[in-house]
Amino acid sequence: MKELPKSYEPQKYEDAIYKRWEESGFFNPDNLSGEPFSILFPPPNVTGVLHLGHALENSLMDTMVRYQRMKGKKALLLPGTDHAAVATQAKVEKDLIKQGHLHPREEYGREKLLDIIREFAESSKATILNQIKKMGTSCDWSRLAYTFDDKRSLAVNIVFKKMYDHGLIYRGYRVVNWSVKGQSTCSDDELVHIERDAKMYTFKYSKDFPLVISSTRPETKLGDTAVAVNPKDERYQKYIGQTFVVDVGAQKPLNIKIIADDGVEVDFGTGALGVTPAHSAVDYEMYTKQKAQGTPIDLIPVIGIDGKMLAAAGDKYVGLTVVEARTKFVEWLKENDLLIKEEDVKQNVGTSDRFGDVVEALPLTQWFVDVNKIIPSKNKSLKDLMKEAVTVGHNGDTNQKIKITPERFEKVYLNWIGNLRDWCISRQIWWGHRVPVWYKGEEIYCDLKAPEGEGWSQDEDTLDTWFSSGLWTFSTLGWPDDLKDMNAYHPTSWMQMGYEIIFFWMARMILMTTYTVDAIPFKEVYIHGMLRDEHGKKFSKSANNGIDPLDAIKEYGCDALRLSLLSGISPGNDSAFYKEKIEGSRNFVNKLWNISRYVFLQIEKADKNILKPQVKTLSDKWILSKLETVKAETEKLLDRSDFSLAIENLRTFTWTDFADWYVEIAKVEGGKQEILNYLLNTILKLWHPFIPFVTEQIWQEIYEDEMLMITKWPKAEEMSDDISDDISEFEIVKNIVTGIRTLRADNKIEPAKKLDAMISAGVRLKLINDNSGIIKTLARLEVLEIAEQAQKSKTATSFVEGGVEVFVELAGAIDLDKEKERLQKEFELLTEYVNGLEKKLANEEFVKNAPPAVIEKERQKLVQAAEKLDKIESQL
RNA sequence: GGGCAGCUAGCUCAGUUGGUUAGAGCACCUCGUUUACACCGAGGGGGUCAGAGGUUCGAAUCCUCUGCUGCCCACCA
Repeated sequence: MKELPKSYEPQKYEDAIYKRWEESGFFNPDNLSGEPFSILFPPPNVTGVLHLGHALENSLMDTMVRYQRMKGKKALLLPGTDHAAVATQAKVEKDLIKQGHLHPREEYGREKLLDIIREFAESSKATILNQIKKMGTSCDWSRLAYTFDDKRSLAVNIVFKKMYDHGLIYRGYRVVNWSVKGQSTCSDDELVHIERDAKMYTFKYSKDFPLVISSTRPETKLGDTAVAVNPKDERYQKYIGQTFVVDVGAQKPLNIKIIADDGVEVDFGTGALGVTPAHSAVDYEMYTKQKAQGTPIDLIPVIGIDGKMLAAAGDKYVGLTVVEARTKFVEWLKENDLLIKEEDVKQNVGTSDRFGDVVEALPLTQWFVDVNKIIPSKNKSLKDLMKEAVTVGHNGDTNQKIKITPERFEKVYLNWIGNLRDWCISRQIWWGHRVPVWYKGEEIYCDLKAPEGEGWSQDEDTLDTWFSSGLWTFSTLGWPDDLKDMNAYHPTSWMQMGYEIIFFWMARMILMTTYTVDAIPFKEVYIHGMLRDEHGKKFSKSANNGIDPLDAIKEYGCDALRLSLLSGISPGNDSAFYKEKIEGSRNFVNKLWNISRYVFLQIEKADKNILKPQVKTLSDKWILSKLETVKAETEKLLDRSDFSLAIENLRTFTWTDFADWYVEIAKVEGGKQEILNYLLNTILKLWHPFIPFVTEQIWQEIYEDEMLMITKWPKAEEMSDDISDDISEFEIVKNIVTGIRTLRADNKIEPAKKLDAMISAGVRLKLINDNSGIIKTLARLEVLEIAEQAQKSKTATSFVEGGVEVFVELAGAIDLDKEKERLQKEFELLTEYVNGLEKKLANEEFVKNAPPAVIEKERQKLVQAAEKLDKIESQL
């Protein structure tokens, strides 16, 4: 066969291989047969280029889908991108501002700005799709989707209308999170809480007001309409229900009603809470409660959407920013001797994750998804649907239960649902799906298209980007028009995502999918952690520690990148990524290449269909049984999404067992063409899902027109008992050889003693096996030469008797007798324990008097211990 | 305030229902290399598994407490 170059240069092959895969048509499952298997791409935002986190996701998904494809499934990996409403608009506006267009929205107007954003998004999208190809990702490009294309927009409108008709989407005036900088609402989940220093002011509204309150936002007190106390608080009970009129400088004197609320803590501060219904979500809830009880309180907005004080705040404050107003109000408190205390405190405030400013709570008319309302005909709320999908299964069907890996995120998710409030879905930005609602005077019309007739105008707002992402698993599979893909691939088989979007995305997909198509969106979800640098820091622009995956691919190759990303990780936990790691992977890829290079040199004509190679020697038996084990383990681990451990096992097999031991022995024993061929075929297949390029390249170097990507996954076979005896014999040989090598390298040992020990080791080898070629091998490797020398010298006289002991003592590694002794000891101890337990369980008194649970437990212990005992016995 | 995770070799991390002498990669030391591979080979050093109790024949693994580190949630005004 032809000779391979000395080292693997990925840059020479990768693009051509990808092209060949793509042109083969096998990325498209329509060209495959078997059971369907599907993975949906978490669509990357079209806000920029892909980073290492995306590279990790690509590696995870592609490894899984290639594995399933080789297992003979119709494997679909469906790619897509996300228009990422607010993120994209914020990014484009930021760039425009940098270029000197300080007020992009005013300068360009809606249509023109949308054009600019669209242009950016399209070019970004093209970059991203190209990067996905560079990662070797085997996705079906014919099914490419975008959250903002026509098909997805149609799905959005249909779902909106359905929810609207069911009363699950409603328009209401409520306190929402408002980003002044972004001039838009944001949902509770889009808030990033940061801790900052603040001052807590303790004061009275007026001299004769009976209660003292505290606040870090005194300027909002210009809109207070109540003071809440705990109904059990004896100090204040007498005031509950009374109303006091105070003048704090607002436009009108305030009517402050003393109300009772269980949420107020008696021991916190003064135990009295100034209630500002217009500028606090909590206070707003009290306001609605009071209203429902028929004891309404006022609601006075004093802060506007521009972040400045409104007229209602009073002449002194109108037009000031909140910070200016705060200073002024505190001055006023001081002047009037109302300020009692001023102290420094740490405070958590919510900031907009996209615009970065501290979010104001404001009452506005917005669109909401009601998560508690009972859905007509289902007798359940959206919250209930979200819960049951991961607990009892959708509609109580355990086949429709989502498995989350690692499990702990299930609790996190359920806890989140517990705290969930109605989801504000309308945004005042322009880049996104327009709310499909039209108005004409008092009339409201919701449908897929504008109503007939004059005078209708569409709602100006757009939808939260997660509304459309929530539909992703089914909107990409032809819903609602063409259900062919839906029927085959939904619920999708496997999904992966970072833990940071569990609430944003996983939760919304579960909500939308169970509600709309009456099924779970995916059967399994694998949660991965975040990548960090070698110091545990996040990769970020500001820290300037970023690694561009494309650079890494250029330098080390895609396979090395993929392998390093999937090694040493565990689900849900962050992992460090650094140069040495990818270098190690690159070295492995090259090792695999060189193993192949060696095999190439050995075999004349390769055969890809060897099923059972002829076994001649102990070493053959050993390596083949190791291979069976690693086959079985790889399959088991991949089925469990344990990529890391699968790689570790495969690596040990390939490098240590195959290359370092077997190949070295094969060089001496000779005649191994068939086995080497078979071993190479098999490990190429096993490695292919992880490192597709190098394996495919080697495969095609051997078998030319064949494509590794669609070969059958090797199936593990059961090992018989007598083989396992041979295996342990070979392990002993290995240990002895290692012992000899260790001895040789040890210069502190007296030469005569060393010689004795090494010769005795040689004798031991002879005792173990004499007809398999092993001795010849090992002799060539280490011993024979020395043994010959020793026999010539006088020191060899006592080697048989004394040498064994010396060797054992010095090499330490392979004392079978000692090992037996240790096992014997453990066996005895366990036997005693088991006997004790049996006696106890046979004792009538004990059985009569002990609680059944205790007896059961003892029984279980007995079973366990007995099992262990059997195991030891078989080893003895 | 509530919850979750992590603390295992110099570094980054595995360790799946408790069970042989706790592992890997990288780094380090010694030796080797005209041999498939220096992106290499052989050997070696290095860990009382954060600490303290407890359960058990047996604990890195289970329980309790403590200490750091990080994350998430939350209406402490």
